[in-house]
Amino acid sequence: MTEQPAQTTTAGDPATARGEQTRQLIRDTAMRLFRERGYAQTTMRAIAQEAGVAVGNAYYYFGSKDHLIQEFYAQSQVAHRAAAQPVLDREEAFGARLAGVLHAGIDVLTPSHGFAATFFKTAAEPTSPLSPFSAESSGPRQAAIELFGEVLTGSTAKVDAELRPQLPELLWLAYMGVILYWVHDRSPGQTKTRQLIDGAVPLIDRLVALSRLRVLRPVTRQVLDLIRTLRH
Amino acid sequence: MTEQPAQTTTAGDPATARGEQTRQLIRDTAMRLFRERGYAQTTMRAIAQEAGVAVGNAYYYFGSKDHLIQEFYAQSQVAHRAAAQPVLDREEAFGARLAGVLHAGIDVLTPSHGFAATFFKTAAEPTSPLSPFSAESSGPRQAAIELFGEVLTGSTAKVDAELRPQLPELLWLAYMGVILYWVHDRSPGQTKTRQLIDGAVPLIDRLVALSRLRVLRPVTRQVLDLIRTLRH
DNA sequence: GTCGGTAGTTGAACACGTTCAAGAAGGGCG
DNA sequence: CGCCCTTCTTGAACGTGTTCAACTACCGAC
Repeated sequence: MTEQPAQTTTAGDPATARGEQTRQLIRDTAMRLFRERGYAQTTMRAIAQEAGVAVGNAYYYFGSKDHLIQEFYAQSQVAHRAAAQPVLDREEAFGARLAGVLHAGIDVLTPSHGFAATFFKTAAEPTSPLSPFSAESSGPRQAAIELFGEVLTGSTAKVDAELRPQLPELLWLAYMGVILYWVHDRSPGQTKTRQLIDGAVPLIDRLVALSRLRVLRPVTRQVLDLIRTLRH
Repeated sequence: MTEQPAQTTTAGDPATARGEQTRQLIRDTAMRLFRERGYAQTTMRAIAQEAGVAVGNAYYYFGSKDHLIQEFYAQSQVAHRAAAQPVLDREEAFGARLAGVLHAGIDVLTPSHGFAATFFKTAAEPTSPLSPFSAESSGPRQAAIELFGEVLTGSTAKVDAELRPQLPELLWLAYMGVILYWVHDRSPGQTKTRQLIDGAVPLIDRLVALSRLRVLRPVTRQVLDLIRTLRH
């Protein structure tokens, strides 16, 4: 329906499209209010009022309140990528790179803990376009998976040839698991999530290394076959 | 606030409490409409009308529309337990018992695939009392964990002594993972979920067996320490 | 410069979940 | 029977997300 008209404009830079200012204004206002009041407590009327536009105008740019969440995803993904860059430049060991990138992801999300939690409620619904597994999210998801590809590419780790192509997506999946834990993490400063990362990374590291052993080849293959079967 | 008054009644059988009939009527009507129309498409007004009561009356027994979901959980858990009984009576091998119980769980849920999916949206929200990790759900959760305890107790499997006390909860967690996959499973008849179970159970079986090996002791301990740390 | 069409904007209106003050029904006790 | 207290029931009213017919602002074409 009527969504993201800037992108359906015939040619031309979307940034200079007429409504682009309004679009950004509404988005930024929404993000601010989400942070200040939380998601549920922020009404569409409040967003519109604070942005100085009519309610219907917000719906011209964003199909629903939930669609504003996707905007949050996109922003977070970009911020994660940026925050991960120093780690990718600095570290060479697979474990250090992975831990760094995972920590960077949580770093970026930390200011939003509390209200981001409610987001993942919507994200968990399979029918929702906001699901990280959905087609609509494939853009940010691919970007995220690629980030974990870089974790691997730039590292000194030697990975089983069969495992390698699957690994970035598996690492992304592990990252989703970390986020799921983080969302439920009530420990002050989400310390437990940090412990989870620091505890799980060495295990993943060891597991990846073990995958090359001849003795474990059958298991590795069995796991990979299962994963291949389960992918859509 | 005003919830489940039958349980706050001073002594006496809740089943004979005055409003218990109405309570069940509303619950059953809601479940039927959920099945017929889906969760979002079923309005509280429709539930009330079909049950022949006022809207407010439904709220007297169930604090919110979401609370009706918890009713669905409870029913499903009981049905799962019943469906698992034959397997527990018949099978002795750990793998067969685990696979049977997991399949039984999906069997019970299958008729509700589609609308049950939207339920888990709410379940994923950490702040929601409907979260499988929440205190409010601890009853059904404990029952479910105990079911996996029986999978273990009645089996011939030899399990590492340190792992054993943690294992039922871990198996329950794996079951949650299966359900998460099932919810997103769009394959006809959710065949893929069945494949997931049949593929993952042998791996879990092997893993549990390996946990006793002296060589892997450090890893086992490392994993268990991490899990213990992460639990609340 | 005016005309026409698209992009952008408006706010009242709708359906929904939820609340609550008011009342009805039941039952124990004098 | 009359009284009181708890349990149960009612439906109008509120705030919310969302829709949509109407309107305005802009821009290229002639």
